[in-house]
Order: sequence, then C-alpha cells, then structure tokens
Amino acid sequence: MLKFDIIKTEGLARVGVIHTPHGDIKTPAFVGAATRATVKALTMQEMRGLGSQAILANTYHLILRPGTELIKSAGGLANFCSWHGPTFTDSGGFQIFSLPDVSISEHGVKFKSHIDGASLEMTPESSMQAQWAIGADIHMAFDHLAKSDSYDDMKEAMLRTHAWLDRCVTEHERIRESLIGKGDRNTFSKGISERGSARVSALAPCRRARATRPEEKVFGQDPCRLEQYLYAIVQGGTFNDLRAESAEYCKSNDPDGFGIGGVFTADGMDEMLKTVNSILPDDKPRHLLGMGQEPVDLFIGAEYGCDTFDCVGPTRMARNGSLYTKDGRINIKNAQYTHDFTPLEDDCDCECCKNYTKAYLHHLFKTNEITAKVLASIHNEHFIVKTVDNIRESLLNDTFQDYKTAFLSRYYKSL
RNA sequence: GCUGGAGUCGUCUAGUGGCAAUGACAAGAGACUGUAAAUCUCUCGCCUUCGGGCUUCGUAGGUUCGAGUCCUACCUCCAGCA
Repeated sequence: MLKFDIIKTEGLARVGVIHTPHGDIKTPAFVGAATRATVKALTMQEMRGLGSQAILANTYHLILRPGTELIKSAGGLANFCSWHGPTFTDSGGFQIFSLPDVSISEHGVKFKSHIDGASLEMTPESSMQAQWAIGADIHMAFDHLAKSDSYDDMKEAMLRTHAWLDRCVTEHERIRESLIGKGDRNTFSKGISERGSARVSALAPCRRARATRPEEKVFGQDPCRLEQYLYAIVQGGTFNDLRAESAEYCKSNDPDGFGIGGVFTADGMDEMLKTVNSILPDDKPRHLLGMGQEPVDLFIGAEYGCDTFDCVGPTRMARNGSLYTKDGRINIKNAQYTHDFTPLEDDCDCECCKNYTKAYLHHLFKTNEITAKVLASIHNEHFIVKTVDNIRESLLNDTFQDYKTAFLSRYYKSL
C-alpha cells in the first residue's frame, strides 16, 4: 500500500507526506501537468527550480507517441524525461472521451488517433498495462466521463467507471504480482534492500540523477520493477448522491488512493468534496483531477481534504500571456505594459520576476519569442506551486483561514 | 520631355459598373481547469439611442438610376527611351 503519513489535520484538510519510490511529496501539493512527458515550455530542471514536487503525464498521449515500450526501455517515465522525482499518469480516459468518434462499450473505448486517424481501443486492462510500462509511481484507474451533465448520463458514467475499476484493480494486481511478486504492497523500501544495486551499471541516467537529488532512495533498482500504485476515481458530477455512491464504491475496492474526477468549476465543489472526502478513508491520499487554474480551486480543494492537484491551466495561461499576480491575472500582451519596467510581482522569487520586467515580457510576447512562453510558464507554474505550498504552511501554522481570506479577497477583488 | 505601368483601412493586397469594399499582417481586447491549445474568438473609416446614420478607393470634373471600377485633365511614384 502506498505510504501516506498525515502530519496534521484541520477539519477535512490535512497536511501529509506521500512516500513514492521516486521520492516524497509534501501535501497539499500541486503536480505539474506533463502530458507528453514534458511540461510545455519548461525543462525538468526549471520545474525543479521553481519548486515542483511531482509531475503527471498522460497515458493516451504516450501510447500514441513515443509508445509505452519505448518509455519502458528508457527506464520508465522518470528516467526518460529526466524528472527523477515522483510521477503520476492519468489513465487516458479523459482524453479519449474528448475525442470525436468514440464508441463506448462495456469492454472499453474505441477511438481514432488524433495524430494519424488510426483506429485504436483502450480498455481498463490495456490502460493498466500501458501505465505499468510507462512506470509512473501512481496510476489512475481508467474511467468514463459523462457525455453531458444530465443525471442519467452522470449515473451511467459513474456505474461504468465502477465496473471498470474492478477490472483495473484486477489487472493492476496481476501485473504487479508478475513483476514484483505477492505480498505486502508497502514494500518499496524493503525491495531496495532485498534487490540491492545489481542493475546500477546498466542505468547510468539513474546514477547521474542520484547526484542531483540526494533524497532519492531508489537508485540501484530496475526502475521498471519499482512498486507502482493505483488510484480509484470518484465520479458523479454535480450530484452529491452519486458522488457519495461513487466514493463508497471506490473505498470498497481498497485502492492506494483516490482521484476525484469530472470537476470543472469551483462552484459547488466544497459541498461535493465534503460529501466525498467524509466517506473516503482518511489514511489514503486524494488527488483532485484537473483543478487548479483558479487559486480558489486550490484553497477549496485543500480545505475540504484533497492532497494533490494537477492542472494544465497555469502553463496554458502562461503561453497565452495570461499571468498570475496576487491581484488577479493580467494579460501581459496588453498595451498598458509596454513601458512598465517593474517585475510581474515585486516579492516573487521566481526566475522570471527576479530578472525581468513586465515591459520586457510584453516585448517578448509581442514579438512571439519562445522565451516569452518559457518565462511566463516559470512564473505561472511557480505561482500555483507556491500558493499550494503556502496553503500547506498555513495549515501547519493554524493560519489557513486567514491566509485563504486574505489571498482570495485580494486576488478576486476586482470581481 | 516622350512611352508604358501604378496610386484602395497603419502596411501589403482583392476588387474591372450594383451593399464601407477581399485576404494577410500590424494594432486593440477577450477566452482558456485530468492539454488534438506557442491555441481560439471578437473589434479594427467616422458617429450611433446598435435600428441605423455619415464620409470614403491620389485630386478635380464628367458619363450613368448607380463609379474603387468607364471617360477627361491634373498630381505623385515606378520602369524604359531621350
């Protein structure tokens, strides 16, 4: 079982540490969206520099390119992309359901590759196999997103997600036993001592990583045989009776943790999370899937018991020139920043704010320079990562409510 | 000076008798939440109570119900010849 230590709780909120084979995640934490094994516009070294603790890649995209076997050959996702820290993969369900021409059956989903139109199928089993080959620390169960927000569609999607969860768990256990063996699942640290460092010589990238990340504990193991963990995904949309039913079902499957999916706005999220997280067991981590573009998502998510978040919003906003400040988002492309020779934020310690002015960023965006997207992504990703880190600190210091009120009233004061 | 060609929204451009007039760029603004997104949308002559009104295709005349478009003169630019 995935090791998750809770350090402190306040209501449903908690501060903890997730121990993965590739290192620890201090929670609450924002996980960088690295869909195609890269956080767009950023290097992994830049991600580390801005304080990111973990990344989340996407099974659908990696199946198409470069292929899961290639990532396995590279020593798994963390080695392949030189992140060398905790990794998640999303199952691919979310992407596939966003494609046109998908046909869904109990067996799985048939879809066409958005790259070359090839007809493909993903099932709970094939998603598990792909995720094991990719080799992230934490996998998401293959779930079904509703095609509309009607109650009937939400219920249908939830029930299929539950049926598929059973198959995900079965397949996950089958693969795990074939690669790692039976026994206590909380054994990644024991596994290290048992297996020793026999394979070190074949894994130079791992060895190099050790020098840059001394807290790393897994060097010397075949990264493709490290313990990997499975999160069940709670569905049910905006209907809290369905959310409760889904939470109960997921809980009964005894996964390593939980993803809360199908959330698209912070409206009503507090009640939904109260419902779900009051049911889910306290001692397992919960990931709020896809939320975190708006700071309010993170405050509400953490307050009501979510431990990790991921969202493409911060980096996508950055590439499109919409940059976070404590007073709300600004569009750096606007003419008003042409002669603004101050940083985005005076007190921000990101590489962008420490070195560059708004006028310079404005110029880079207006001239469509690649560096514009790099610097903006550094700032936005840092802003969101840091905000969640601050939420963690405020929970530890018993100042969460003050921090939340001060932050949100300032950030959204123009609304 | 002669001959030929060309002048259309900030720029380049479409338009060869019928609705302020095409497209691109530039400019101005907006959107974006488990990334088919370095993407997409809107505005872009002036005024507007958003119904519409007014003024425009180098300048000035003319033909015509109607002219960016046809005719005349002039101005400017380009090319060639002197």
